[in-house]
Amino acid sequence: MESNHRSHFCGELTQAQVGEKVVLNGWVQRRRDLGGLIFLDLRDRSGTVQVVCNPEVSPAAAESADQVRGQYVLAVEGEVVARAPETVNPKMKTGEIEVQAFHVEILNPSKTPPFMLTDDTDVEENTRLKYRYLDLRRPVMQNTLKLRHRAMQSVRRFLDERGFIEVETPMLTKSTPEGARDYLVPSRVHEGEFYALPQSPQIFKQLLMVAGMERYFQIVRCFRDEDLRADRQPEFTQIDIETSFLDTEALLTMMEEMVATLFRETIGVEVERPFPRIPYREAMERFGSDKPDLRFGMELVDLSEILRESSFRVFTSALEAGGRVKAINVKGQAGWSRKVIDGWNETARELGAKGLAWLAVREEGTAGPVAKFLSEQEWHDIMKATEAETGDLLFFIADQPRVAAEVLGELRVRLAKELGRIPEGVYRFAWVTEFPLLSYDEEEGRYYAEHHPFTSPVEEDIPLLKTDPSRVRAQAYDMVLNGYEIGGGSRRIHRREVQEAMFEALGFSMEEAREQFGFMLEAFEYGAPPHGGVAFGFDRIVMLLAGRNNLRDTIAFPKTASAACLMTGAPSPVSDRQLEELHISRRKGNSS
RNA sequence: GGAGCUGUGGUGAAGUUGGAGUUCACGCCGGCCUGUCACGCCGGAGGUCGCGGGUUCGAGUCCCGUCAGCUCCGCCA
Repeated sequence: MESNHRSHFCGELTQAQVGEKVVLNGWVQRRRDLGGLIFLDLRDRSGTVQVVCNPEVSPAAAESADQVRGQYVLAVEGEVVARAPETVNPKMKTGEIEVQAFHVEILNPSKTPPFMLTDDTDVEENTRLKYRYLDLRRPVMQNTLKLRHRAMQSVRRFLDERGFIEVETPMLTKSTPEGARDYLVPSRVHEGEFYALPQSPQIFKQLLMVAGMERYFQIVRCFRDEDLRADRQPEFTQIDIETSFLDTEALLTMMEEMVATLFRETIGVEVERPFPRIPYREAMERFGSDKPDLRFGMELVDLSEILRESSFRVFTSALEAGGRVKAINVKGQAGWSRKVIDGWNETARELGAKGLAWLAVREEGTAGPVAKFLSEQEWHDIMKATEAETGDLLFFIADQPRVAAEVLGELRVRLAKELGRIPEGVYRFAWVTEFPLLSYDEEEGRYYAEHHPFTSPVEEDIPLLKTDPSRVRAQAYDMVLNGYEIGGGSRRIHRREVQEAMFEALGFSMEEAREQFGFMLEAFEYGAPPHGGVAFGFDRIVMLLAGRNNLRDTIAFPKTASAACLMTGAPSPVSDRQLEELHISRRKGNSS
C-alpha cells in the first residue's frame, strides 16, 4: 500500500460507499484507545472520518494504531461500513459510516503539537502565528483559505467574462512622494538608489489604458509601510481594475454586479442592488463617517439651529466659534447609571471631543446636565428632531463640525456594538461619492490630493480649482460595506488643461510636475483615452465574507501589529557582506 | 510616537494582605478497558511566574525599566 493510491477523501465518504474498499491519507485528529479496539479520527483537507482498528479484523492494523498519536500522518486501507444505528454520530458529517481498517501505515510520526489543532482552540495568537503551519491545519482556517480561493476565482471569472485582461505590473518600482510610506529595496547595481514596492499599481494601470488595453484587472499584492490595525496589514491584496471609454455610472454598476456575484458564489447571499449613493458630505452629516455602517439607525442629528439661542454656554460658545451641536438618540437607555454615562464621556474625550453632554428622558422627567438649561421650545424641538420618547437617552457633542461629527459617529458604532444592535448576517453596501478632491495641510501650507493627483474633479467644480480648492469635489467613490471601506476609485483626468489646473492647485508648476510624473504626463500626450477605475481591498472582503474581525485570520502567513512574521522571524539582521554589496552602512550606535 | 489590555508547567486559566512553585481544566507519558466519538478509570512527569533592576527578612504579587502579542489614537485610502 502506498500513499499515492488514495482512493477517497475522508470527508466525502457517505453511505454510498458502504462495502467499498478505500485507501485514505491524512492526519490523526484524535485517537480513542478502548483497549483492544482503537478509534482514529482521520482528517484530510475535506474533513474527518472515523477509522476503526479491530484486532479481530486485522491484528496488524490494531498494532500500528497502537503506535499512532495525534497528528501522525497515515495511509489507511479499509472498508467503508455502515455504523450500527446506536453508534451513529449525528454531529459528524461522515457519522453514519466508518472505515474498518485492514492496514494502517504510519507515513510520518509527529511531535505533540504545542496547542490543540481544533476549531475551538483557545491559544494566544503569538503561538498560533509562530506555528502557523499547524494553525492552518485547523478546519476553520482551511475553510477560510478555501473561501478566499473561491472568492478569487469568482472575481477572475467575472472579469474575464466581461473582457478584462489580467496584466502583471512591477513589484520593483519607483518611489512616489505622495501617499503612504514606501517599503524600499536598495539597488546593488545603482549605488545609493532604491526601488519601492508598489503601494498600488496606480500609475501602471493608467498607462495600460494609454497602451490600449481598455479593460485591465489584476489581483495584486501591495505594500504600505504604515502602522497596522486589525484591518490593515503591511502587505495586502487588491483587486485592481481600470477601464477606458466607460462612464462612471456603467463602471459602478458593473462593480456592484461583480460584488453581488462574489457574494452569491461564495456565501450564497443575494445582495440588494443598486447600492445607495451617499455623497461624502451627507455621510459625514448623518453618520459622522466616510464609511458608514448602514446596518442600524441611530443617525446623527444636527441641533445647531435649535440651540443657537440656548442658555447652555457649552452649546452656544461652540456654535459661536463656528462649531455644531450634534446628537444621537440611544434608544431605551435612559436608565443608564451615572457611571456608565461617565464611561462614554471618557470615550468621547479620548476620541478628541471636549466632552459629552447628555439628556435622559425619564418618566419622572428629564435628567442630565443639559436638562435645566433647555427652554420648553428647545426641549420640544429636540425631542422632535431626535424622535426621542420616554426611556431614551440623548448624547450631545458641541465642537468643530468635523470633531462633532466624527466623534459622535464613532460613538454611534461603539454604542450599537455594545448594545447588540448590529444585526448579524446582514450586508449593507453603499457608494460614498463626491469626496473632496484636495485637503489643506496646515503644516506644509499647501493642498494635497486626497486620492491622487490624477483624480478628476467634478466637472462643474473645475473653476473652483483656482478660487476655492477645498470646495472642489472629486469624481471619486468608495464602496462601503458594514462600516468598512472595501474599495475605492475615481475617474481620471485625461485632459491636459485640467491636469495643469490640478497641479497648479497643488502648488507646483508644470516643470516641477514633470520632474515627478514626467513619463506619465508625456504618456498622456499620446492619446490617452477617458478612463477610470477602482481597487478593492481583497483581504477585507474575505474577512467580511468569513464573518471575522481581523485580517490575519484570512491571510495564510500574516504579520503582527509590529509588521513581524513570528514564523520566519522576518525582519532580521543581514550580514555585513550583504549590506556592503548594497552600498549600505549601518549608522554608528545603532548596530545590532 | 502615544494609550489600554495581556504575559504563571506544552495549552488555557486561578493565585487573597507580600509568607514554601500552590491549584484547576485540557494536553503529554504509563497502566486497565471491544463501540468510543471532548471515551472512561487509575497513576505519573512536567516551571527561569516574559526579561532586567529595585523595595523587603521574604516578591508571581509592590515600584521602575524593558521585550513580545492584541486593541485603539496618531499614521494610512
